This record gives sequence, structure tokens and C-alpha cells, in this order.
Amino acid sequence: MEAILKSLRRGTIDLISEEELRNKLRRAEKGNRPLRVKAGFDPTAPDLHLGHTVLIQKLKHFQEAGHQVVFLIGDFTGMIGDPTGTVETRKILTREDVERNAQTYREQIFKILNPERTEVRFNSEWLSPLSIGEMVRIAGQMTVARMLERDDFRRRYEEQRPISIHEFLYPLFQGYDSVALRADVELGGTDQKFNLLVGRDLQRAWGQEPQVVITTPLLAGLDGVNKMSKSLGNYVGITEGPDAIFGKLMSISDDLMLQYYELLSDISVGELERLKGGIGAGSRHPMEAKLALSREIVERFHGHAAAKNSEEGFRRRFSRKEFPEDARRVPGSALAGRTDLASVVSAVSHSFPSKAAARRLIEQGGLEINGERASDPMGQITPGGEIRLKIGKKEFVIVSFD
RNA sequence: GGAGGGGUACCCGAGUGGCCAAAGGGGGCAGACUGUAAAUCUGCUGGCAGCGCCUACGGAGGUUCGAAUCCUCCCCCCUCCA
Repeated sequence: MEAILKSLRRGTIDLISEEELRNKLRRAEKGNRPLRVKAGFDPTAPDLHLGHTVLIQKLKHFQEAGHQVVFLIGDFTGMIGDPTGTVETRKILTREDVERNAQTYREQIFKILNPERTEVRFNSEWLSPLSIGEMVRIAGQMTVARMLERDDFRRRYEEQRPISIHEFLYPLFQGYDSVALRADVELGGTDQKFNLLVGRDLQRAWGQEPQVVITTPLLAGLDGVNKMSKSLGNYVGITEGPDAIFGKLMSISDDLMLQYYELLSDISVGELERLKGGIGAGSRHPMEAKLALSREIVERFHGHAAAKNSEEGFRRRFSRKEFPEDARRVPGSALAGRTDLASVVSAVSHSFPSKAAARRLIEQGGLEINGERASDPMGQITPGGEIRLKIGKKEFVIVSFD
């Protein structure tokens, strides 16, 4: 019991309340009735990244303790859009869109979760049929003052930025989801705290025992500053290839690495402490730790062999600075007869597509040809055989003539 | 219904007739350093057949030798009063 509790609390921010959770766990065990653990997801964004998996890892911890996970897709609330303060013009998704996205979710989350103990639901199931009268009843559970306690609403109100009435409905509906699902526990990011608490209020109003609320931190993105998000480009997508994931994880700072260990890794709490201590004392090399983390995460999504392979590739490429044999190959014909370096690079590179950009790169010493730095944009290549280009830090291309 | 404020490059944001391909910051890219990093320092950061041309300051017209800057119409965002 205590061990389970400890694993459930790992890396979490809020637990409201521990007392209630204990009671629920105890009763679940006694009555052999697993807890219903709910977490909601956006119907429009089926591309999960590691940030999402913090929550999914936590769901997994519950599953490991024998409980039932309800993976809720907010297809109805998605039409409103959670009011994050930014402009949101939500396009209405068709039934097919939602179903397709749900399918993608299934493929992705079941790399972590156990399908046997996971129920995928849509909140349009109970929200669509709601009558106006029932809606009024739900809305009647909340006051404007209380709504304005929510950070982003308060800020916008104080700054005299507009808040639409329908945005108030989002937390209410999310809360009502908990009523409809008879949730025992709801998990969410810290930004969801208010919404999760609304669920408790509504459950009380509907005569249910309030759900326990657990929040997880928002995972920082690769930059270590902003939260991980696709739009900021600082993310690691779980459908990305093994080498991409490995490389991205290896580029994070040491501080961030420890956060990732806490929130993403399966290593035990004890091992985590030893790791932190070892790095602090200098007895563990941060890079070794980072390699191990990268291996673990890649293995989770792509399997053991892929992880080994990515690591080996990484070491060759960066530690030993070898030219990767699996570099992208481009036929000499792609150059269209141009032989000056700026034109060659712009023709062949994804990162430096314009000639001006290629020229800048070359002038700054970012181009190597067959291992030699070439810094004159007007320099020429001699067509024939294979020419190995290292373009910037990350791009490797072999141009082959026949 | 009335009054006012505003839309500038990836983002924020200065610029109110020429010196503006557009300050400054962020981000990004590259180099040095290193552990692959982070931090730090340096440089770059519209395009093209290379000091010349093209495209660009919400959209369309106009005034002018010349407009991001002035005028007209339109679109969009915000605030206040009713």
C-alpha cells in the first residue's frame, strides 16, 4: 500500500487529497473493485509527444496497481477549446476525423498502457444529448467569482481582455465528464488543476463521492525553458524515428535530463536518488546517464534493437565524428550541372534550401567536403564518384555520380 | 448605435515621407569551447544569375521624383460609452 502510494506520487505536483486516495485504494482492494482513473485528451492533436507521456506514465502506474484507466477523448469539449488565453479558432471535426484521431491515439498510447485495463471514451457520448435544462443545472453549480479565480481568466479579466461566455463552459463540461464516468481519480497537467477541481464540485452536486485530483508538471521542452509543444518545435514526438528521438534527447541539458528521468523514466525512485547523487559527486558521468535515458526512451517506442542501433550510430557520428554510412544519398543529377558550393548545398540540403543561406553557412565554416572544411562559397566540386558533404551540424549527404 | 486604439519580418516590438531589407530583444543557424550538450563568447539571420535587381511593413487603389510612414475604400483585432 505505501509502496503503491509512493509510486503514484512520484513526480506529481498536487494530490488532493492523499487521505481520500488512501481510502479509495483501501476500499478498492477490499471490494476487489478497481478505481476508475480518468484523463482527458484533445481530439484534434493525436500526435503525442513526451510531454503527454508524463501523464500516460502516471496512468500506467495506476494500471500496474490494478486499476482501470479511462482515456477520455474530448470530442465535444474540443469544439469549445480550452481557453488558454490565446486565440482559438477551432475547426469543427467530423465524426470521421475524431474516429481517425482516436485510432491514432490507441496506436500510440498502447505502447505504454495496457489495453486490457484501458477504456477509450468520447465525451460527446453524454454531452451531445444534454438538454438545455440540464445544461442550466450544470452552469448553476458555478459562480462567476469562482470562475475568475482561475489564473488565466483572472489575468485576462484584469487586463481587460475579452472572455467569451462559452469559455466558462469548458471547465464545467470537463467536470461533468467526471460525473458521467463516475471517476474516482482524475489526472491532468498542473494547468488543469482548476478544471479537475470543478469535477469534484459537480460530483458532489450529483451525489457522488468527489474524485481525487492528481496533477503532473508540464514537461519542459528540449530548450529547457518552455513547456514541450509541437508549435514551439521543442518536442520529441513518440512516433519519430529512433535516431531522431535519440539525438534529440542527447541534446538536452544535464538539469533537464534529471527532470526527464524523474518524469519519464521507469527507473525506481531509489535509483533516481542514486543517480542524482552520483552526478553531483562526480562518480557518474552525465553523458553516460544521458545515453542510458535516451536508450530507455527509444526502447519504449521502438524496441531494444533499435535503441542499440541508435546509440551506436550516435557514438559514431558525434563521439568519433565518423561520417554516417546511412547518410542520405542524392544523385549527382540533382545538381543540374552546378558545381559551385553554394549552389550544390542549396540543391541538396533540407536545412539550407536557399542559396543565400547556403552561402552564409559556408562562409561561417559549416561545410565539410570529404572531411575537409570548405569555406569558399564559390569553390567548385569536381563531379565524379561519391562526394560526402557534412552540412552544418546535423546534415550528412552523399552525392553520387555514376 | 456612438467614441477611440491597433494590425510591421518566425515571435515580441521600434519606426510616422527619403539615410529602411526596416532599431532592439527573443528564437533560429554557424564557429570557438565541451561530454553530444548546457552556460559563455563571436558571427550570421528576405530572395536571386555576386554592391545590381526582385519581393516585403493587414488588402486594394491613390498622392509624390520618392511611402511602412500621407489620402481613399475594404478586411480583421481590441477597448470604452450606450
